[in-house]
Amino acid sequence: MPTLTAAARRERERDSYNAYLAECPSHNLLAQISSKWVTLLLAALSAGPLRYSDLSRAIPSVSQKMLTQSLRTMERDGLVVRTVTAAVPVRVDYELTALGGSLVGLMTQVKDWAESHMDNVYEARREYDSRAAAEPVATLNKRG
Amino acid sequence: MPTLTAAARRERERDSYNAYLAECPSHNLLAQISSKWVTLLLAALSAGPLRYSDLSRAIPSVSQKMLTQSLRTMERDGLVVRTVTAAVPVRVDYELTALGGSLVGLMTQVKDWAESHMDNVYEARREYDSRAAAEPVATLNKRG
DNA sequence: CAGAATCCTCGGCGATACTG
DNA sequence: CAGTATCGCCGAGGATTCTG
Repeated sequence: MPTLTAAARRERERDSYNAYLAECPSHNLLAQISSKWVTLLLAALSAGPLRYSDLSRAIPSVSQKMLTQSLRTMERDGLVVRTVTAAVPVRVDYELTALGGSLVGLMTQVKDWAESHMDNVYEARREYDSRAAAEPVATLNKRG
Repeated sequence: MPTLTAAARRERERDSYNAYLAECPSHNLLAQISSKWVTLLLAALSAGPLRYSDLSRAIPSVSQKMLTQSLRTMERDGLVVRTVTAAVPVRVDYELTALGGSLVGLMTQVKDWAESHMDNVYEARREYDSRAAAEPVATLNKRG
């Protein structure tokens, strides 16, 4: 028996690593903004302010729960502003802040990258899949 | 009762929307690359090729399962190449492809954005939280 | 209209054990 | 060393219902 099992070592190392992650703001924030709904909402709002129901209609696949939840965190992070107009039916508008606007620009770049490299990815996948299908069971036994 | 309940409408609209999402390559790919482990692996491999055990040590928090799983999808998507050297203990190296390299560049930009805007986000959060704490229970009853 | 609250499901992910 | 296979937890998120 070694001084430390692999699992034990990983466990101990993870402790310090988690501490690092908790401290690491960029990684934290990155996880937030890479959320599916945040991405879609950012895109939807890039054209201009929208009401709650507008957003719901613009992104039909989102549930009320996730719509509200996502908008709340985005508001909390200063990506959108929420404006309540006290009318007979209450009216709430959501609008990108300058901060949100700058993020949209970046997300657009990522989107562009994805679009311009989709062919490569799909080609790679087809190739990978066909190779995997043609391969015998015991891969490691093959000699090149 | 209207011709369609809100839920029913959403359900129908989601059908067409899901079809759109399934067709939408960039969104699909975006979800992939925004994975926590993919991000970390991309960063780890940006410095150069690494072995499986190297990666495991570089990212202690990742389990074998997720490490293997993430590397497989990245390989399938053409982001990394997997090189098996048939030695006495088998040796496997992972290396970024040109495609993976270009993605690293973009992720770095996102990371930079996150870092340079963390102050704004944190400030927004503090403000939001303090406002929320100071707020009375029935928000909507307040008259401006 | 714009949510809040509740219940429940599904799958991502970690832990563990085994293999060539 | 570099995985594969299996089990089980937990939390993200959908469906539903209620409110100001």
